[in-house]
Amino acid sequence: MHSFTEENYLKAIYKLQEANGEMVATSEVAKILAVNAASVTDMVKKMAQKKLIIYQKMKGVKLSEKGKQVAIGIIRNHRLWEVFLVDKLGFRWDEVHELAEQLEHIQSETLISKLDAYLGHPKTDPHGDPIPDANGVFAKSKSVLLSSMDAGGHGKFTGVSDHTPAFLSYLDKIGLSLGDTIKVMQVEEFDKSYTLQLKTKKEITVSFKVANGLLISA
Amino acid sequence: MHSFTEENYLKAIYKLQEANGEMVATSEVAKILAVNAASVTDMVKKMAQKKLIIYQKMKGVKLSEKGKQVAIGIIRNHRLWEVFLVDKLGFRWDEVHELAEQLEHIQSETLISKLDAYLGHPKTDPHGDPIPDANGVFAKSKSVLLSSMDAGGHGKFTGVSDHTPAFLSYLDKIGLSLGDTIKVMQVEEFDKSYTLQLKTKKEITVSFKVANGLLISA
DNA sequence: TTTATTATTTAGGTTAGTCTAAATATTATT
DNA sequence: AATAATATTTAGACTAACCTAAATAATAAA
Ligand SMILES: [Mn+2]
Ligand SMILES: [Mn+2]
Ligand SMILES: [Mn+2]
Ligand SMILES: [Mn+2]
Repeated sequence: MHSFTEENYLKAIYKLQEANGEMVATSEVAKILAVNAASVTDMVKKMAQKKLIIYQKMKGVKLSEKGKQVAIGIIRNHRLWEVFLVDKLGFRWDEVHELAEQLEHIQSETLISKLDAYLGHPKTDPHGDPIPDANGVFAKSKSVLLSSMDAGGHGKFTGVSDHTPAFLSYLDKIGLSLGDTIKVMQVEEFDKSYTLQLKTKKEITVSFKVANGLLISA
Repeated sequence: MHSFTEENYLKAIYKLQEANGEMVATSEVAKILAVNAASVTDMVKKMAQKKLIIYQKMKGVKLSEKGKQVAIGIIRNHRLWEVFLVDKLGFRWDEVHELAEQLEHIQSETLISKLDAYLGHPKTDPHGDPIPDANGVFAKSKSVLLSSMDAGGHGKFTGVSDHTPAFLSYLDKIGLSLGDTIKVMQVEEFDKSYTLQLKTKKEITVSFKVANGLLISA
């Protein structure tokens, strides 16, 4: 149907427009896909002709409704495969992203629907990111960055805003896992480091950089 | 590492040279891959430069040792994914080939090794075809076509030589499954049809065309 | 052994996706 | 408002993988 390249453009534009609003600059897309800005201009013109995106010269691009649905489909594939890799094959959460980048492009409605059922219709992937349903609908979740919380606040660690393997394996190392209940004991004035109490009563202190990568839900 | 296209060329050449011996004609490759013979000549020249195959103008091609290992690797991937699709996701054996054609190109040693372990290190795929081990070694099996057997012969149905969905689903329809024990009761002189007795004592008659698609082991 | 048929290669061309360098437009600075 | 800096697009080229048509080689038939 669509080439891997087209799908990757759609995904990149989707992520940018979710994060930074409406129109996305071609240079932003270029940065994500690690290609030259001139290549993006070229490519988006072709994709605009296919009605996958709307392109306005010198203003940027945004997804058409069709393009958006395709993008969400790829994200659904990606996250379901990540669940498979972690839950069934025993990969760690910091190892699965690159593999899912390949698997997300496998074309088959029935495969994805059977995989979804096999995994027990998971609502989130191994990083806490929501998995859209077959109709492209996300279950909205309202979480906040730990770095925005004050002493006394509490909640459950349900996602990360930093998806780098380095960050994820660091969380493993300090024994912080998705689903853990945490309470903010202290926010250090000096360096904005956070001291947390886990359900096990154990206390850990994390830097601001870490606090800024953790998503907490009520 | 190698493009999907290169991998498909290697697989096609591998299969042809297994079936028809040493040198493979470019036109044979063209037929399998559904491309023009001129395109094959073009492509094999490039692949010869990469030392994946040996090409002799006007004589044909054969795989280099390196090319052979790559080809066997793809076949291993293909068959393991087929097992996954049937055993874990519940696909029928006549539905999985095209999907495996996509999945076989996913690049990751660890993925395949984990998948292999997850599936219990299967020795054969859903069609009875042997799965090479991680070193590219096939477990040799010596089976014969039912169509070469005489009345009184017996054995176990362990594979198919015809992999078409039409044939496979026909076998489902007449209730013949991989692993079934069969005994040749009669070979009809007139049309070479075979009457078989199954372990359940039930007798079925199959045409020569069907007998020619079934592999029987002692 | 010529001649016809068939297989294979060469030549020239196309499309997708990329690049670099140059041109143009936008935004920021003086 | 003029100039400098930055972003974006255009122009021209490249590679991978394909195609068609023409040329050549191998094989089969007369
Ligand atoms: Mn991911
Ligand atoms: Mn994820
Ligand atoms: Mn197959
Ligand atoms: Mn098979």
